[in-house]
Amino acid sequence: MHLLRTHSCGELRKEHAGCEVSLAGWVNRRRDHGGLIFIDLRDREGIVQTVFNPEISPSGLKTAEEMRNEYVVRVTGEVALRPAGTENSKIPTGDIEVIVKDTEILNTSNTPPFYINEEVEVDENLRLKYRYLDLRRPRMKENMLLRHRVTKFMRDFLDARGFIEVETPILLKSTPEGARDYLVPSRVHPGEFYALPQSPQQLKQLLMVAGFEKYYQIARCFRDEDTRADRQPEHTQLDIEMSFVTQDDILNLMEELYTSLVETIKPELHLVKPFPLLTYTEAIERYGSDKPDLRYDLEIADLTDIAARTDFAILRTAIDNGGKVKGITAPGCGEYSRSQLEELNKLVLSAGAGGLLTVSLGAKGGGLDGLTLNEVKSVAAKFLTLEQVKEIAGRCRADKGDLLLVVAGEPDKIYPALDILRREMARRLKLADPGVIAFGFVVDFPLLARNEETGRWEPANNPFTEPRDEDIPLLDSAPEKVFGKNYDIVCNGLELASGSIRIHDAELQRKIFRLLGYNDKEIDSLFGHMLEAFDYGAPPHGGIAPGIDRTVMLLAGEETIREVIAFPKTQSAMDLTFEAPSPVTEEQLAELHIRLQEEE
RNA sequence: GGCCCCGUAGUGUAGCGGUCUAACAUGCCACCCUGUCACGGUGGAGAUCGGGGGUUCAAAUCCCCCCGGGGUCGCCA
Repeated sequence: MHLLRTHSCGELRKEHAGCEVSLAGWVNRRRDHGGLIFIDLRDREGIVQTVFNPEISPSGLKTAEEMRNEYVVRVTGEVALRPAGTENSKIPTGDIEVIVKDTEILNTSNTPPFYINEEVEVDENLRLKYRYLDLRRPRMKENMLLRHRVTKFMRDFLDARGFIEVETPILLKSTPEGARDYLVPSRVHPGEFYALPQSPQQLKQLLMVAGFEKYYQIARCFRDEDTRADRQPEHTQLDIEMSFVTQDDILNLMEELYTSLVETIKPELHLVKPFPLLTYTEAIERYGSDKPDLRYDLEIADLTDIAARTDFAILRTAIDNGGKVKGITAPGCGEYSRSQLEELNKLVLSAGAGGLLTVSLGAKGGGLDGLTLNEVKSVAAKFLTLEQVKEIAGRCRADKGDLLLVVAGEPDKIYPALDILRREMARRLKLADPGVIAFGFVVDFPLLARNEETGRWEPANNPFTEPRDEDIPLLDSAPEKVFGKNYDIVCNGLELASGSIRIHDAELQRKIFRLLGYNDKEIDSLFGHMLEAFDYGAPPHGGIAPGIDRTVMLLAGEETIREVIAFPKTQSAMDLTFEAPSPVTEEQLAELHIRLQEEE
């Protein structure tokens, strides 16, 4: 099978000493001592030192003189223990070397545009243009191997529990979902388009109607929206759907999956078990976010009642207008400078809140009891009694030397600001331990949200989510009070997975669609296939879909999912290796019945 | 679309009004070198400082516009 090689470079160890081997790989580095040349030969499994000695092979040395970095070469020789004192403990193959008897350059290489054999930050554009070289670098290679192990683990895990993998179409139908669709024009049907799936949501539900009971798929999902560090035009999710399950069944399955995944693949990461479970309302009230980073506390304290008793007009006005007063503690930041405080204020303003009230609790030491009003630095200071300051500090679990960050106003405005403050302070104070991976469940989301612009109800998660049984009567009277049977997995401040128990009753589903503003004709043309399917014995079912890219990113300790995707796109949705997207020929357009419009 | 950050030899950085004829490291090329492993030594090539305009006696450096990239808000059911 392997005509060019008998072993991989990285697998050779002491036990191979004396073996005659053939290796093939890339020149990682050449060390030319004149009469003696060392070539570090690299393949996917690792690096091994090969030695070219004129006393063994004069022609081999001559060939080695021609070799340069990234040349592809084959060597044949004998594995030998390195001379005493020349072992290299830094590499796994460092006890041995290969004494080359015969060699051959299989292919030359241009000098790479960036270092492949060193870990240096390189401009990402350049890396993406030459992604095939970037992927040779150890970090990227490890990320791709990790990704493989993760998906392999997931497949094995689900297979062992009776799930079957089913492939679903990439060319399908545009339906009014949350995101913009990627459209593919039809040649056969002039003027009609396929849409790439934003997720296999409807398909997996139809597979439940089909009776597969437990389905999964490593599924590619497409959304034509702006990218982020954790968002790409196409991403991969572990798409899961099960029949005859409750929310707890799915959450338990996920906890087991992620716990065993981390313990098997990244045992060095500290995992918090069991996963904490928060309701959506709790998550917002405690962390200001429905995807809180649970690696640190910095919880939000409600100060509304205390603030209402003060003489500080700004806070009292906010409360009189139906607002709340909330704060978090920045530990040890009591001596922040005016400009540092102003930076935080700008963050709060950018988040849409009215402004930030800071209360500095002096210098460290002495405890709250020793605090004097003189030490308290705040524009609110003269409106507060010492007792009130202490009460506020106590509520925020703050100590002397800390900084209180207080925001007042409508909940919609202040929670995003508190969320930003919380994450910013955690970043500054390095509160998020990179050795910790903190999962959590968030449950009981509102089913619907009012779109401010259109005034229409929109699904907070997706239109197929089943309302909580007890809330169904509210659908007619008070839709905003209806909670859904949906749940997220959060991890280190990311939304890692989202799922729900689905509606399996055609009438209830039709009711939801009507509530979302569709008339019956629209419902039938857009979702008729789903409603009809539900009338043929749809089992109760539910599912979830964890993001694979985000999972691997977290396990790899990377900051963006681009680092764990082989060929990712830039922020402007381009593939720099292929320079896609690109224009097509007039003939191609004509075949698709498409005429381009001049941009103004 | 808004806000913020970045753009200097192949790569990574320094320089932030004049001493810049742009520095350093590495890579590259040539020569020397038989135990290195980020080998070492000597020499050399390599940048109109993202593009355009302006201010100034003088611009990599200050200002404006544009381009490219990234982060974030909007957006992402």
